[in-house]
Amino acid sequence: MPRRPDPTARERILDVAARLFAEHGVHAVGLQQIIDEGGCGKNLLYREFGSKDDLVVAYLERCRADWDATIERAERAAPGKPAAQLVELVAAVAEQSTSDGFRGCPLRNAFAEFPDRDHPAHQVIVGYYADRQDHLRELAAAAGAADPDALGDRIALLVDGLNANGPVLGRDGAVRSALGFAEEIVAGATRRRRATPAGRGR
Amino acid sequence: MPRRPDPTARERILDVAARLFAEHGVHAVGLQQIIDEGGCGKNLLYREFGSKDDLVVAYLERCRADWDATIERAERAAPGKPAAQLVELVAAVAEQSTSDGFRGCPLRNAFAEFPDRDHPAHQVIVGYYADRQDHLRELAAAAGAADPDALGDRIALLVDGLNANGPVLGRDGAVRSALGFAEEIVAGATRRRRATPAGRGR
DNA sequence: GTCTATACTAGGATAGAC
DNA sequence: GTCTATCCTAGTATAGAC
Repeated sequence: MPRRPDPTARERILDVAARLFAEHGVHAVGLQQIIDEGGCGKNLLYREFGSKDDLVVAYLERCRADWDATIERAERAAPGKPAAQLVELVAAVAEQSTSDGFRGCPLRNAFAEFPDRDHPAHQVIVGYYADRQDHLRELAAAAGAADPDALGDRIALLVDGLNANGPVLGRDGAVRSALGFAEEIVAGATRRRRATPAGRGR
Repeated sequence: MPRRPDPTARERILDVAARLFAEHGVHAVGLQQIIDEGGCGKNLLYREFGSKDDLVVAYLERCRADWDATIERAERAAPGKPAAQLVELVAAVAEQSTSDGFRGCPLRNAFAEFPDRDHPAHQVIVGYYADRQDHLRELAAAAGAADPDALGDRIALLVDGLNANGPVLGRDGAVRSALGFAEEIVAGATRRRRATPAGRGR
């Protein structure tokens, strides 16, 4: 009797792979290890992903989706208030950056492992950073910043700094001052230019 | 006739290893590759370093020394002016972060490859970050900052953010606003509390 | 004695055949 | 799932040039 294909197989494999990649790094994890821990056969893995590179790309795109979810949470936390959303984003990254077992932005960590510009993983990572930068600048513009690009860039520096510093030094590191820092930056950049409500400022 | 030992062997090997590690990542570079490119035998490499881990530690300590050199350049650029030195440090990192072939702080990149807390490479990296944080806070105190720890932390976030963002997005990324950002932060944190000269502000 | 170069072991990697 | 092919790794030991 033929066994039915398991529609959750791909997600299940990706769950295991993502956990291992995030914990140990991509190069350090072999496909055999993923197979051993995930209880799926080699055949199935290669049918779903074709190659390790494909699996890595799928992993990175999932990490990218995690950031999208963070953005949505910030929107729900401060609907219609882009300035507050920027602060929310920094707060979320600050919280995550020192959480147990977190080792930094998985995409930036993978960037360190895939320096080749032609590698698909590398391209996914650069695309993510470019999109994230664009979004932060747009959010800064919506917040009524005098110089939206500059505010977006500053928030990006904070986010990237937290992801780098938090996992290394923990809560006694640079993360301590991050939230107040973000509030100051946003307030300073949007002063006398209150957000959207009425078309006041300017 | 006995051949004289080459006192430069260790440095020569480390030169090659450092270049390859920085370019491709540590795990991605095999000892054979170092031997092939450096023109040294396997015997000599193992006599000088004992193991790949030892070589990696030596590489990381060299990177650490690079930061010390950056600090010294900042001191020479603005002797006796710790506030200006903080800005100099950010400027130096901003410049390096988008320079050709630079892939980010080698220590933070290696951190992504050595998550095991017991690994000697991991410990060197954490030690470096802790010392760097201490130094920045001390420099902020010498600059007369109202809250020296907060200023040191903010500069650290900038430096780490630049090292993460610069290599990915280049000069059109978050690096654009970094120098002005650093100047604002330092000025804001030391306002009405001018540096050492007279023992004025409290 | 000091070095380079090569052979070798034991293990793990990706990939694919069956 | 197993089994094979091919390759690469760290590390050791040996051979021979200088």
